[in-house]
Amino acid sequence: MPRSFLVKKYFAKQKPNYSELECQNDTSLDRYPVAELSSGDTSVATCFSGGLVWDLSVLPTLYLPTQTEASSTSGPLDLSSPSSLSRSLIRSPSPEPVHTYAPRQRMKCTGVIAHTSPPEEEEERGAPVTANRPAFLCKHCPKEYTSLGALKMHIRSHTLPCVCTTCGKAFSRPWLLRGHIRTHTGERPFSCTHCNRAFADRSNLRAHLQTHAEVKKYQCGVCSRTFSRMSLLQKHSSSGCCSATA
DNA sequence: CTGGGGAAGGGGCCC
DNA sequence: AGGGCCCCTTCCCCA
Repeated sequence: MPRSFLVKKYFAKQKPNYSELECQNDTSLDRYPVAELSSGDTSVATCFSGGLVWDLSVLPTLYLPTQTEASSTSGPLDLSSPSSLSRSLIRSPSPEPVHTYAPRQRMKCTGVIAHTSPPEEEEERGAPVTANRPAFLCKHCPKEYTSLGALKMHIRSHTLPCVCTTCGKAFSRPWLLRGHIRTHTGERPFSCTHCNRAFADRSNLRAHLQTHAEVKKYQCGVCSRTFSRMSLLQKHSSSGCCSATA
């Protein structure tokens, strides 16, 4: 579903501008210099994600530096270096990067009441958030947040206040609902410049663009085969060629 | 079985 | 503080 259907001023942000995917041709595909990585790290399945190197060997568990990473963790972040890129994948400031790769849970329950606790209580409970920050706990799931806003955002995933008037399906956020509505209207504002195929979701377009790339951004570290999606690489890694990994 | 598309969820950042 | 938007990721289904 289009999470970015409200296309507006992406150019005003400093984030990666994926609107280029829609207005440029091959340039967007040049962002994934997988070949540079192909033979470097043969012990793990690695892949690029928009300039980041993903080490699939750690996906199911904890993030641990690979050999090449461990040897360079003290230096400044060099975006041209695969090992540094790999480090850069830890984009979350969370002290528990394990959550970065935890399978997402689709929570489908209702009637949740937000529950927060003062810092003192968290310390008594040994809350793993941080020593100096309060934890805002969701009463109906084990999640906890360091800000009330984040908790409220999360609570919406329980209450699902945004309801589709067409089919009655409920969503946590308005833009999720709007994206869902597109499944009813058939609107597809994101077009592929290579094949004119259109998508309702920018992320899906982005994934689609990978299918046009000669060298896809998710690469097996063992056989150097590349995949358009991480899920495909994971399948590949877990069943077949890369049995030695992950 | 594999690759790809559709749909959806969530956290983070910015306004 | 809340909403909007972005990106990433995952699951499901189909060719």
